[in-house]
Formats: sequence, structure tokens, C-alpha cells
Amino acid sequence: MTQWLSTDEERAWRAVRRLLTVLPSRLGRDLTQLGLSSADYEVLSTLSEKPGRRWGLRDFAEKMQWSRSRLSHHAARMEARGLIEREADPADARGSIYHLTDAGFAVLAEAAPGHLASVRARFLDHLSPEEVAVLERVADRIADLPD
Amino acid sequence: MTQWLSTDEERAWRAVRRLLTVLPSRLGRDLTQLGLSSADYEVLSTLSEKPGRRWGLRDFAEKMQWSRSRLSHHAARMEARGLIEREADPADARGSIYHLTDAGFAVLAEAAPGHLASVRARFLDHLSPEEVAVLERVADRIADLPD
DNA sequence: CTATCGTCTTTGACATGTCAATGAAAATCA
DNA sequence: TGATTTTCATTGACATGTCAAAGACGATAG
Repeated sequence: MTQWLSTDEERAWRAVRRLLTVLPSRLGRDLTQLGLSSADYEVLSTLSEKPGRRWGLRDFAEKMQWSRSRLSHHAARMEARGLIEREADPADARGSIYHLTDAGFAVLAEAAPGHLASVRARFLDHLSPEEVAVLERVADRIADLPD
Repeated sequence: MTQWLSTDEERAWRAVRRLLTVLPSRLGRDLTQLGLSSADYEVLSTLSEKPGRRWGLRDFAEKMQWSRSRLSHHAARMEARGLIEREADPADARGSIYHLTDAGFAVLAEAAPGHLASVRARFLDHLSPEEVAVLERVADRIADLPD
């Protein structure tokens, strides 16, 4: 079940697959120690980068590459924890606007340094500048392919 | 929330994060068209590579980097579909041995070419041989770090 | 204006993953 | 041997993600 890629490709793909599994899992584990899941952290940091720290669900979900359903579910749970809040969109009564609470921002601010340290320790610190450059180019090229 | 990596690192990490999200999701979607989830495919192909196409749960789970619980749950579902079977381990009455059924092997054999085509179309075909080599080295280095 | 159609978020049902507890059997050790 | 500890796979309860309604509202065309 193995011979339809060249041996070089085969080895590389195996290695990349392992990376795809292992790196997110390690970063997630580190984050859990800090009291947040990876999903929580993504939501908080994506929201914190938006001017005003508020965002309508539709665009927010698209930015995060999440389904609207997933974001709605997850946001409901985070709202119950007091990390974010939802309010009606004044411009479109169907819409919902999410914004970071002060508590949510505080939680993010507390977790961020540890998370970035983890990204360094588990990834960036082990790459040369040239490798970082190659990775960026390759990752962009692949991710930009049509869906 | 953004200024604790150098701009180069920041851009690269962003790109890699996007790749980590988007590539598995695309490959998974393609696989779904072929009737299998990514998890199903991993189980089948990992099992098919083992001599005799049978494997005890413990080592199997470790090889896949899955928790035993996850594998046990997933295997129960796949067994219900007739793709794999479980039997008692004659050497250790606590143990359980998983093996691929003929039906499971047939399903894998049918899905594999399409999946490999998808890996090519969505990934490998867009990399130069040098990039493939860099990726393999980097991915191995990162994945081999202590947990 | 109003009827239709499309779009919005949420919801519920279900699939999947995690975590802790279970019960059975092996390994260890006195 | 017999008691204790460890390891094994599975299970159940719960958290999370997916998919297909649902219901509310906006946009469009007559």
C-alpha cells in the first residue's frame, strides 16, 4: 500500500503526516496546562486582533476557517465561562456580534506568553532562518491552493 | 498579542498554522468522497502494513499515536462495519488482537489510489525536490523532539 | 406592498474524541 | 503459594465537531 509514491516522496509524506499529528497535539497539551484548549486560544486571539475586539459570526467563522455551526457551539460554551459575549447586530437583526470580555482578554494575556514559549520550544527554535523561510513559502503556496 | 515573535517568525508560524488546519481538512474531505474518514484510512493502512495484517491494541495504538481508548472506540465502530475484527490474544488473556478483514482490505485498496492522488494534487505536486527534502528533515527533527 | 427567495445564527441529533473508572489477568515479591 | 501491584482493553460519562433542520429576517421582483 506504499509503492505509489517515490521513496523520497513517501518518506517525506510520512514525516509530514507525523508532524501534522504531533505538533498540534503537543501545543494543545501545553495550552491545557494554561487553562485553555487550542480552540479556545484560537477564538480569543483571533478576536483580540480585530479592531474593537468584536466580530460578526459569519466573517469571524470564515477568518478562522471554522463552520458557523462549530463557532456558534463553541462560542456558547465560552460565553458561559464569561470569556466572550454575544449581542444583536444593530445593522442586521439576524446577525450576532461577538466580543471579547475583559475577563477573556485577561485570560488570553495570561496564556499568551506561555503559548508563544511553547511554539518556540517545540518548533521555531529548532529551525534555521532559511528553513523558516522555506516553510513559510511552501505553507502559503499549499494553503493558497483552491479548496 | 502578536509582537513576541520576530516578524519573520510570526509570518511563518501563521502560514504553518494555516497549513496545519487546511491540509488535513482537504485530504479528509477528499477521503470522505471515497467512503472513509481520515481516521478509518489511517487504521486500515497502518494495519495493512503490519506483517500478517494483525496487531495487538497496545502497540497498534502507540504506532498510530492514538490513545488506547480512542482506538478501542474507533475499532468497535469499524468492526461493526466489517472492516476489521478483534480476537483474544492467545499469549495474554487480557490482550486483544486486531486484524484486517478481506472486506477491509478491499475497501482500503479501492480508496488508496484516490487518496494518493489527492496527496499529490493538494501537496506533493507543488513542491520542488529540494523543498521535499527540507520538509522531511524539518518534520523529522520537530517530531522527534521529546514529548 | 407583499410574496418569494435567499441568508443569517442557532439548535438538536448524532459521530467522534477524552478522561477516569472498571474488571480481568499478568507480574512482582514476600 | 498468596497478596499486592501493575498492565490490559473496554466502558461510560462527558466534551467537542458535523450535518441537516429550524426560525427569524433581509433582499428582490412583481
